[in-house]
Amino acid sequence: MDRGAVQTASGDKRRSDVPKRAPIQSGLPAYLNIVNTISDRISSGLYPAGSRLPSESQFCHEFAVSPMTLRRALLILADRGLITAEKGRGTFVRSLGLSDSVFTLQQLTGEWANGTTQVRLLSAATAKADAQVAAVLDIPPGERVVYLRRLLLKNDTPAVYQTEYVIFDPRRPLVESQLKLTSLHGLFQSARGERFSRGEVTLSAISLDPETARILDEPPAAPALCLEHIFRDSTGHAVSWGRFLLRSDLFKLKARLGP
Amino acid sequence: MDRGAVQTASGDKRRSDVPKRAPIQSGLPAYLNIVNTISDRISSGLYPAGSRLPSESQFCHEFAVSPMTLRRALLILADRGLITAEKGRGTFVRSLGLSDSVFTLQQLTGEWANGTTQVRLLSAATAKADAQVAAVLDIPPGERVVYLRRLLLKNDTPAVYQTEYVIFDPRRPLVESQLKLTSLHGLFQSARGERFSRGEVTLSAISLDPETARILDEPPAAPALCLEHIFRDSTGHAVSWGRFLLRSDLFKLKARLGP
DNA sequence: CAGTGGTCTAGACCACATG
DNA sequence: ATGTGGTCTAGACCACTGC
Repeated sequence: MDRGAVQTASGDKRRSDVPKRAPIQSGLPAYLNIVNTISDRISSGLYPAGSRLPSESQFCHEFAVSPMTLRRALLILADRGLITAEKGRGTFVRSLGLSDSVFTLQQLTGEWANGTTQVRLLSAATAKADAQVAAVLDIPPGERVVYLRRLLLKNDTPAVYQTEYVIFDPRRPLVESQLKLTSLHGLFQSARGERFSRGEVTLSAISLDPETARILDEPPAAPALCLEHIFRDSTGHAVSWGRFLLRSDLFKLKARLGP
Repeated sequence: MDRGAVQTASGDKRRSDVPKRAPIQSGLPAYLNIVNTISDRISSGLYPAGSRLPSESQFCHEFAVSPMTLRRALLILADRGLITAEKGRGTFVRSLGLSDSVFTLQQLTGEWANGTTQVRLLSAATAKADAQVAAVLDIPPGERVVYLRRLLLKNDTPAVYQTEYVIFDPRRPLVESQLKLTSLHGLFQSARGERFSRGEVTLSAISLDPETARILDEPPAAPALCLEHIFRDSTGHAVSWGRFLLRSDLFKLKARLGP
């Protein structure tokens, strides 16, 4: 390409005499086309697992793009776990394993955040933190906390039982906004009055205690997914601690492996 | 910067008269420094949730990098869910919610893939596929399949019970390599003889049946995490179907929210 | 040493949103 | 019309690997 002409600093708009970029398939950006093409070649077996990909400069020639664009595509593929790049050696096709599974809670809210769900506040009261709550929230035992219990229903079927302890802060009326939460979206998406910036979430399997089983309309000791969460404010202090108990027959987390 | 001089096509190496890039803090690449800086500003509240970030050109000035480098940093932050970019409007700080949690199985193998774990093959036999197996693997009922049962122990404590049905293909001696799997790493990382390229994984909570409970040394009907998997070859045909039952007291999935 | 990936530049054009 | 993010170029230097 002989277009190494000096480009004057002022806006030199005469580009019509310069060949435009290669036509983009189906309107997608070039880097996405490259991602799809290489991805297809991997899944079709053209680039077998463990093999070395053509070098970046080879790809640049083939796709007629600049190194940065090609590199962007490779970074995306690496991010998806399909390839790994090793400095000085080359880029290789990864063979996927179980441990590459990635589970998201988006799916849950995706299926559940429609109109047929409702949130029922079972109780809301202030209480004094017992030893366990105090330890998790990092406050002195006996400090006042707000104890919330909610039940989420889908088509009038109990599906999720939530309990939560929120630090009581008179300066910040968290409670009021918390109590008004009657939509599932609010609970999951940007709950906590969008004040927290950090958090930890733990997923495990538990056995329902008799009372919870009754509330969820399940047999005693039925299995359930337990989603325990701690939210923290910008200073790192815990703001709330609680857990969602998800009926095991209604909630599954799904992940896909590969291209 | 007055270095708009024509760069001749031949390798013009005289760059010593040109100011080198700004010194990189702590040896990190520039884009990572930018990621960390902006991330810190978000978590410190300097850029509050929902607010608009400075424009890209402003950031370019502040960090003294080219647009591509700045953009790379923003893409990473967007990928982490901390910000969202809206074309023509600006880039905004996202407020995180529960549904942004991402769980990975890497943690599991990370903690478990050390020397003190062992894999014990309980049984391996060919059998005829019953209706359910045939349906999942998409083969005619009665077709021969390999039925595997494995027990994973950690410090001599039963931790995981796996059952798996593998399509019997005499042309491809999958079974032999399968049977030799005695390391946890092999089971999770690139198992399946690194032949499959696709798969689906489902995570749910179940209650252990009496026999499995006995094998796992748990009380009957104890809760457990169930990891069901289907692996497919490059043509999309199912190759194996099975599930891992993880003792609930030993396995939890953890996710972090925020910077 | 040559080849590879990792990073970066200093611009450019485009599509889009807003006033 | 202006400013924004989205994409792209045609090179460059560096660190690393392997022969």
